[in-house]
Amino acid sequence: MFNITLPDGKKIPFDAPLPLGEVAGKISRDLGKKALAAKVDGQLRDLTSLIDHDAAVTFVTPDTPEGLDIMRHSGSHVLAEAILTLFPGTKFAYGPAVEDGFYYDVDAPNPITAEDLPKIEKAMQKIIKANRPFVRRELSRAEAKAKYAADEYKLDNIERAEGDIISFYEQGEFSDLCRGPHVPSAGKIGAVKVMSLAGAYWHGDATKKQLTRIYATSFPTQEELQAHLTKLEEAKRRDHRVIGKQMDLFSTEPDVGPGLILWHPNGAVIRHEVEAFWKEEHLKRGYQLLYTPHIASEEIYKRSGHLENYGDMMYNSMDIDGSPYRVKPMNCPGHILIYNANVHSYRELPFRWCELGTVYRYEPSGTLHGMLRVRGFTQDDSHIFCTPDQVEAEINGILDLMDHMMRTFGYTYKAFLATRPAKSIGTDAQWEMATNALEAVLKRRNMPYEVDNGGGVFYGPKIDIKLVDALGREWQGPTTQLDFNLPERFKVEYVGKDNERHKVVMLHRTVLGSMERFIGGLIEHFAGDFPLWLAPQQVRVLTVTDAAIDYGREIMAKLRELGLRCHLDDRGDKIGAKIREGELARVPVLLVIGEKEKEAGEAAVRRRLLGDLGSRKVAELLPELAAEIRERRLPPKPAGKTAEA
RNA sequence: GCCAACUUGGCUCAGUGGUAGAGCAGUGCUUUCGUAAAGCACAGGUCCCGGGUUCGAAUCCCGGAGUUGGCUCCA
Repeated sequence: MFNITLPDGKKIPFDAPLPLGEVAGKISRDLGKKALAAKVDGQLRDLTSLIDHDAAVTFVTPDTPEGLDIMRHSGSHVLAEAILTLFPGTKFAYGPAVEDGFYYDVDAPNPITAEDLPKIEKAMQKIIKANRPFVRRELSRAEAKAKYAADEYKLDNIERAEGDIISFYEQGEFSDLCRGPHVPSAGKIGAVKVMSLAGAYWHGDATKKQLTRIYATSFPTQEELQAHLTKLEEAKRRDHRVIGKQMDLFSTEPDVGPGLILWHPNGAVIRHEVEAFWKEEHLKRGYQLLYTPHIASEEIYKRSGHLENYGDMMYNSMDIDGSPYRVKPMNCPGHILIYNANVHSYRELPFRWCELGTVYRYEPSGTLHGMLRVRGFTQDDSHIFCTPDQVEAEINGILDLMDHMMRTFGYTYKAFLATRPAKSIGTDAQWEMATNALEAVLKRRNMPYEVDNGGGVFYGPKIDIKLVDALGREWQGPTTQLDFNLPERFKVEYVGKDNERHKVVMLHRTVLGSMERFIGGLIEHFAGDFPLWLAPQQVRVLTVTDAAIDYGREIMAKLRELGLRCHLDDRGDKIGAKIREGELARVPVLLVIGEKEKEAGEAAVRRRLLGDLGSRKVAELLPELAAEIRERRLPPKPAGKTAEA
């Protein structure tokens, strides 16, 4: 007889030993919800292990992140068993739970193809339905090695396992090396879906054998699984490559080269508006604009250390009058040389210098992705040169600017403070000063942040911002880094009060990242339904009959007067067809005009996401639209349900 | 870069060895219509590129390019 004490003090009595299923069943009944595993002294354990404990425990249920992980990891064992039934002789390398699901890396004697996935899913469902218990078995290291002498992956896993006892989990015939814990039985896994397959290397090492990775996911209920699949569909619908084609925003052309973006007029005008906003905000905040050349002598990259450390990312050198030149992979050296063109006093600092600087980097072909990962891109780069006691104020200013711009685009965000990595340059005092300055600003602003220990760059700590878009997805966003390296290498100095030369503190930062990646992300964030100020075509005037064409031209003239991007659709099509085309083109404002409106000096307003809003006096409507653009207001309705979350 | 799949008209796609198709878009004509597709006609293709097998290749084989999904990578 033993007791399990629940956190509320309630005791559940058991007669040990009991079959696991009964333990789980009893706990679940007493708890009123499904128990998957238990936490004893903060350690995750199988429910079976409780049999040896008379302790206060908390139960892990599938509505917690831990519970989901345990459920999904157990799912990977079921996936493995299903694969083994269908493909005897398959070896299993590694099968963890990951965000949104789980996978198993397998080495199958015959290739598994996409057509096999539904079969695997069916087999999994059968195993789950059979609801056999997961049973933990323990072997000594030597016994384990003997058992798996013919399986190089298991041997490797045993080699890597800690301690002398190696645990296995069995469900029926199938047994797999595993640390656990697991759900009590396969029936607790819920609704499963086999998603996809892909190649992956054993331990991510490209010199090792390529394995087949099968992705699957599971949710406690069919409804939750369905909601997840719906969200994936929604993400697919928003894919910037698809919308980019629909709206004729950009393209890549094989004859130009992979990863090189051609901005079509509709995409270019969005970029123009974003850049204009960016410049306006920078100039307001005391930044100054720079321009630097797209090629430079190799000397500058030798000096910066980039050629040595990141030469693989740079394009080959070209010979100009006998000297090697390179295409610019980053903007910093140019900005530093502008600084060093003169001797500067502490009285002049800080300098806030910025450039929409286009750079080219050799990204491996397999990593290119639409506008989000490209080989030529324009960074919204800035370098701030300041004294140590100006650092906090400058960081604060950067965060102000970042916050304002992200709000304007309707993003929420999370902050991460990345501290000193194992391999780094600079003194302890430098790192302490810099890290403290970053942290102090985050605290002063009451900005919630997480510490990414050791996540800084070798030359200094940084604050990374992750954007959360309308679908709740996270994107790499603004970043602010301190740099101890380049000021040393380039002797970037100012003359202090003491008439001595001191090294400047140099801050690198971007707010948008690159125009390509940011606008690619914006397309998905808004699902193509841009705010009025960004929409390629802002207003389309649709005539019901030819009798309204003259009136349409009058409205067009007034719209142009206000600087709106507009178009008159005066073709002989029916009004329904014109509206359909306007909606498909995602034009935010459609003005329908016929004889009625012409008489009254009105226009029937139809707004994207809101529909038909009825007739308005043109004289009132147009200034309102102009104001909406001037204030850079977000779309009338959030682009996604979770936008406010 | 690695593994796999894919590449047919501007777009989305059908076509598995017998000489290329649909819908949408485009052009012309007709229609003048009230909130998501009017009708008719016309035009449009080196079937990604190169090589091979075959009497014959969009289709089969080899090589290359590009794209996609992953892996690795993203200062």
